[in-house]
Amino acid sequence: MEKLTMEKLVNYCKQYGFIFQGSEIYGGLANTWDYGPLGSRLKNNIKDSWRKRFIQERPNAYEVDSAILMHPRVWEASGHVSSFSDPLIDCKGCKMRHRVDNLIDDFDPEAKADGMSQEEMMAYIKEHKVPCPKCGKSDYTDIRQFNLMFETHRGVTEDGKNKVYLRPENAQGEYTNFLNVQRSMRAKLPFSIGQIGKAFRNEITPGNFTFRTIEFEQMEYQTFCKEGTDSELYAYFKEYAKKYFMDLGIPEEKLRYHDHEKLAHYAKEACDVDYKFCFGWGEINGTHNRTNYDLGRHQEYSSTSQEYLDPETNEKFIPYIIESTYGCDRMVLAILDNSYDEEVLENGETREVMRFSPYLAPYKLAVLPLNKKYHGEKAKELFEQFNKCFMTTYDETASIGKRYRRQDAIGTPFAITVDDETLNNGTVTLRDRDTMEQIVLKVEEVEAYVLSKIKF
RNA sequence: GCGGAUGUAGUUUAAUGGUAGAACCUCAGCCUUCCAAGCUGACUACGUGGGUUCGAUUCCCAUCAUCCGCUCCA
Repeated sequence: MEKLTMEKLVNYCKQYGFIFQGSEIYGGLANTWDYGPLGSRLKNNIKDSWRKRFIQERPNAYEVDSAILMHPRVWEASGHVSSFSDPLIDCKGCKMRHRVDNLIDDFDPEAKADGMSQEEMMAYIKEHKVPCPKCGKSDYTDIRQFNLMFETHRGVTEDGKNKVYLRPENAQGEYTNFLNVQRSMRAKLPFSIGQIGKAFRNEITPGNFTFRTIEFEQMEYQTFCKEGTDSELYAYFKEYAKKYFMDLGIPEEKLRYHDHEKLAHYAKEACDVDYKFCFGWGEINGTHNRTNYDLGRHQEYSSTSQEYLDPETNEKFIPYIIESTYGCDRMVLAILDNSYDEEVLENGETREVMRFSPYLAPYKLAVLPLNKKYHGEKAKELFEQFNKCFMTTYDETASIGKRYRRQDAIGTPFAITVDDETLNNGTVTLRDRDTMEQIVLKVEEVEAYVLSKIKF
């Protein structure tokens, strides 16, 4: 196959109903994308796989679904209000935009711009005539704060008092419910709280289709543990992330670890798993050792104890947290990227094939009447029957070969053809997308056959 | 946000200062029936808003969006 390009993938997604441009009929809204019928199925299957691996199969794991809007103090405690905003400045000479703190630090690493207020930074720049790295002039606009959190207002008046933020990460919803979950589930350390949900970041930078968007869905997993067991758990989740991706059909050579050199304000250890997209390596999972920073801060800001009482030692302490976050939209993109295939046939024609693992495929089975006039009625009957077990689709237009190709293109792993044999002795021909083999099965065997192939 | 490029059906494209032609796709009918057959039809487009002009898809401006590069990425 020719190298996959992003343009090709975007077109593919649009053509077959996986992903559309957001607000398309109004000319689009930058960096928003809508999932179509097949994209929603794929995304939900990915979420289900995560739920199965992380909530269902793991011991002491609980899912929550917390509110997107949280008390504004949450974001002060988390550090997002102060550190999630960038002070920006523009060079009047060359129009280059800079982060003021970086500008000062690059000029003099001893200056410690991190500790400066906005006024101090501006004064420093004027005093030392810090030059623009691009054009060398020192003529800047005023500093403007750019906060990556989306703001909105509750109540009728739009004043500062009523300001609330759309959450920039889900984690705080898990942290603030730590004791609620612990108590109601009678949980003992170590235990985990997972959540699937949307987060919002007011990013300026456009990015590679759905890879970087202003609204995105995260699948987060927070494991609460005792200090001292944290590094072992961190290593475990780092490894587990890669295994999970491989279970979904991503080959190991398209995955790599990327340890963070610059750590976030809360992290002791941090590592990404990157997937090799057609545009280059990109993060699809991040595992962080967040220590007891978050719960400690919430205890401080809320004046509510966040301590855990160890029933064996009667010790009270604030637990450590190991976070392993999966970008749901990025995983969808990675799966699409990884699954896209074009096959050149003997006659020179190409067959577009989406090689989803059967578990992830939007449709598991297609029911195709060989001739709609003679076999359509029976085929529709079987379609309704199988649709009760798993996502099934039905197609009666055009030739049988063309219908196979259509199913290939959307990644349906199995298709059964209803023909005279079905009417006479109850057998159907089942065709496999990947091997292109055809096997004859009795109608009553089809369900078990497909179910055995779509296990995860 | 800066610089560059682009914008005609779902996709690929043609032509034009007098409102657009095709192929593939899709749908319907006929015929056929196990890997994109054929025939006959049908549907669908000048990103948006201004300006110039008798008239703009075409020229100009703005805007929106996409792509590439820069910057950014707690």
